[in-house]
Amino acid sequence: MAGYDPKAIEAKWQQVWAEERTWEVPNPGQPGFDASKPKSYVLEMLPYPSGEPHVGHLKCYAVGDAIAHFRRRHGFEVMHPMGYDAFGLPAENNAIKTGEPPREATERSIESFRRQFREWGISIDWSRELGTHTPEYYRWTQWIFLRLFEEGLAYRTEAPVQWCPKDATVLANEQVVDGRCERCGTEVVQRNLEQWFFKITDYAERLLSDFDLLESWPEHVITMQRNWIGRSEGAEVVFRCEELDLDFPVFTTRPDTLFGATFFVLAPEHPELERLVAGTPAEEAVREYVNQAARESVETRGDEDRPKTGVPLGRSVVNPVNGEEIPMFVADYVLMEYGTGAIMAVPAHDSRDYEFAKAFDLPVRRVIEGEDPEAARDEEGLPYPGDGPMTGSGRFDGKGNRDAYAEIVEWLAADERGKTAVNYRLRDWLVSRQRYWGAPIPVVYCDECGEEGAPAIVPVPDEQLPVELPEIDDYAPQGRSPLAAAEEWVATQCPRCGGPARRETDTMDTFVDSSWYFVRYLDSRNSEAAWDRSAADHWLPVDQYIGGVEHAILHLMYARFFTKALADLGHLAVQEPFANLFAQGMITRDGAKMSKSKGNTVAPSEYVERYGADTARTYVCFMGPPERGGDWSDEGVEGVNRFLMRLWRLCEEVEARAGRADTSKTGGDEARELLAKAHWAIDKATRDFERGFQFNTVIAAVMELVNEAHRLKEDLFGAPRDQEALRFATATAASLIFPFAPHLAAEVWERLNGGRVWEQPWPKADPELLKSDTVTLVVQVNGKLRDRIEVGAGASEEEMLTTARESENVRRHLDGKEVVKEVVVPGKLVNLVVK
RNA sequence: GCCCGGGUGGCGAAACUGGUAAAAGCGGCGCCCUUAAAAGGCGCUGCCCCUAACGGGGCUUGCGGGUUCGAAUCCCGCCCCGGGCACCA
Repeated sequence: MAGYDPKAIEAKWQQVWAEERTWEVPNPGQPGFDASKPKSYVLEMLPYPSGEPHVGHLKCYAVGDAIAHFRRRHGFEVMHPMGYDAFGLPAENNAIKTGEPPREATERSIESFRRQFREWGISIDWSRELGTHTPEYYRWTQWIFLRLFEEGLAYRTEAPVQWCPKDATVLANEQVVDGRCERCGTEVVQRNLEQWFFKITDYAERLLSDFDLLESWPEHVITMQRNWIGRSEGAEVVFRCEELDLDFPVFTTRPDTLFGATFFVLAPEHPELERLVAGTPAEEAVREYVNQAARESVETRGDEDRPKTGVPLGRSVVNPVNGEEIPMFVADYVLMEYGTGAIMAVPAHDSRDYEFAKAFDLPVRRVIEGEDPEAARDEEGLPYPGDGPMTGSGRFDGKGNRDAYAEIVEWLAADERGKTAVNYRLRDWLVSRQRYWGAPIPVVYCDECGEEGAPAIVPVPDEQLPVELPEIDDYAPQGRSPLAAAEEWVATQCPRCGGPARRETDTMDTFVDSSWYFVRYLDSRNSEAAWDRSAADHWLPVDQYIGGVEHAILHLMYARFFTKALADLGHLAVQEPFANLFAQGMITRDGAKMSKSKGNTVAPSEYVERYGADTARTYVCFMGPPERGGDWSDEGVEGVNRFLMRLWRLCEEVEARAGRADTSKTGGDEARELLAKAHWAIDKATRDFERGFQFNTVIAAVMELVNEAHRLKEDLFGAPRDQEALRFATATAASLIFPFAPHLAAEVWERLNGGRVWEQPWPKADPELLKSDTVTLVVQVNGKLRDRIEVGAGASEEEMLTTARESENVRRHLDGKEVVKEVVVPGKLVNLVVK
């Protein structure tokens, strides 16, 4: 016998799949398209190609591939494509360091990913492969940008942005972690710059409400997104600075406390600050404070325990509810990013305002009484955030604050001093990057077409796309985009007037590239359009999306936003891109997250080389429930490898002894026993697969089947009918393990049954064989286990009770006591309650 | 502080709607095969106690209560670990 040789088996089947293009599927209207077949779009998040794939990739694609195979064998036409999220910082940082063009390093990495995906035997439709860094792809990323621009969903504005001094680039708030650059760890500073934004906030409400359209997403991912959007209801109220004729709207969730406002605070980044203090005695102090606040990291500013600081502006605004003038301050506890960047301060009912009032000796005015009217009228118990009757609030006195809430807003709205408002924590998506390795933003700046010295923003016409990324020599960002150095490229013609114009030198955030790739797969060779509607309409939405939970917020939210915007523009028919989401857990090594700096990374190629892809894939699916993380263990890999070898050996033995049975023998009970085990395994594997992809127990069931076959095999080689049972059990084990170990399974199936296992329908359990003649009767006394007795499966309650009472051990525990209650669970259990 | 997960043998885990806690795997121990090793096979393996043995008893799912004939599972309170967010007006 040959022994299990994964190298040979895996090469053989990979070649078959490549030559026959087994996993390619046609679009509607293409040859071979079968409209009667239900479709299923199974998609794993596309990899970012940097270096080599790691075990996280292996897990993601092993899990996705198992699902794809399972669906195919249930009669679905499965779309299962692959691509590369190829723009991004690491390749560019590498270029800055080594001078190697990002394209070359990226292509090299893609080659490695591609080769390994093939070596893992992942069932991919390679005809649809894409890379987001190719002009054929980013041409359409630019096309989408222009559509958003036309709709006013892409806009340019000066904004205070987080600036990473090391990368010399702007960071989205989402990319700042603890006041530091998410990627390089440098402390972030504030800067004002012209930036491109996508207006995702226009979609805040729909991003919330359309959770209802999803079939199945993990609840905790939905919750995280909901918190991220951060919807809160309240009112917008206008405070007016009469001296300067300026209106300051504020957002408040507590309009009921308006009469308690005793001062007014602006964020240090507030755009009107300059005007408010210019030429006044406060100017110097305010400027100094603002500069200091800007220097301070978000981290220190965020520390709640530190004392409140601020500077009076020497100006005042009018409280619209009572006409009172209240003083203005600048203070860093007010954030420009939330609400309007200005607040009315109600020290009596907000702890932060209270602390500030104490520090600056400002009046504190109670306008809501506490539950205890005695203690609650004076300053005791302040700040008081709770409910109670209104006081010191004019016509609203005596009313419950909750009732007054709406009335006050209505009253203000009547003469346009305020209105109900909804505020979101979600901010617009900053998409421009002062970086080389990304898709160029397809606009030019033309002075001729502009007015008042400001150049016009002129979109590049569709027929001139793509705006190709030029070759450059120096990738380092020196305060401006590296693209600015490509002067010949920057200098262009205005598409509108034909005069001289300059190209935009910023590129797009890579999250833009990955916000629509799942649509491009459906028509990735189309050079006339981003996609054909019939293809998109047929395949979308993605039926099963698989990826790491670390993308729970950003990527998933951006892709949802793109889908909605493109649907509104008439380019897509669906509102949600991903009907079902599976968030897989992270693989750790020695309990810690793998990272190159810790030196605890695990390269899949090493294990594929030593044990074969089937072992590596099956192991990552067997480690534990895939949605949870797991700790990589070399011993565990060997255990799985032993199991696959046992299956292989079983196959070889069945083959070798086939036909050598004594035909005069009729066979014994073991055949039925093994068949029952096989059908049990089919049933268990199928149910666990469907119940949230519990692959660990699916594989455990197949292990049990293989063990049982080995245990019974010597008794089964004798008679032809028994041999048939053994063959069936072995082939069934192969069939069930196929989604995880496709090469071995294909080989075993072919040897035992002929043909191709992936063309077989998923096996069905025979209900007759799932039944058992006897059941184990569990006998308890006072809920404690006292005996187990085999009884006939159809035993009546009477019979169960009689049998239970006959047990010697049970009698011992009943001795001298009175049975006060008998609990009988048919076919399972008897509990005798005694006193 | 808030939000989301999680806590079960030596380890990662299993237990479908409340009904035998610990399936399958790893590790460990013992044995068989072998000149030997590897591979393979067989058996044992939660903790404590009684028994020469057969057998039997007690305890055990982070901790403390509760509901129930019966709780890993349901309810209340608490502790610990991981992840996310945080002066959000």
